[in-house]
Amino acid sequence: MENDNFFERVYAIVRLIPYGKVTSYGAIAKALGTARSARMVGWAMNASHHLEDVPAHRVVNRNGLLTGKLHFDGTNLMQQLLENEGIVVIDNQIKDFEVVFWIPKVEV
DNA sequence: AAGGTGACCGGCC
DNA sequence: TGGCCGGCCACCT
Repeated sequence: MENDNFFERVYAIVRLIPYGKVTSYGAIAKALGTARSARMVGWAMNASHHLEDVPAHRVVNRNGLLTGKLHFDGTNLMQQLLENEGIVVIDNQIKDFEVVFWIPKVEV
């Protein structure tokens, strides 16, 4: 169950997200080679909810909006986690998203 | 086995 | 300017 190839693939990328940085589902999807399946990334996140090594709060949509925030325990838990890392979040949206945006490096 | 779903993305109206 | 639609791929019932 937790050894699924695809999911593990996503987890690996998300776990690589450095502190104080965020990324988008599409970026991860591209890193996986499945750019068109950004939804799968979100799905993997849903399954990764039981994992502690997967900072899903660092993953937002391409808008820099905390779309998945509703999936966290608290109402604004995701935002607090991001702010805790020095990321400024205004109205569920990351400020200077492009600045804190981290692109997953994948060797081709 | 088939159908439905989804924490998205991009385009079109 | 904002909302709606389709596509896409893997997981779940």
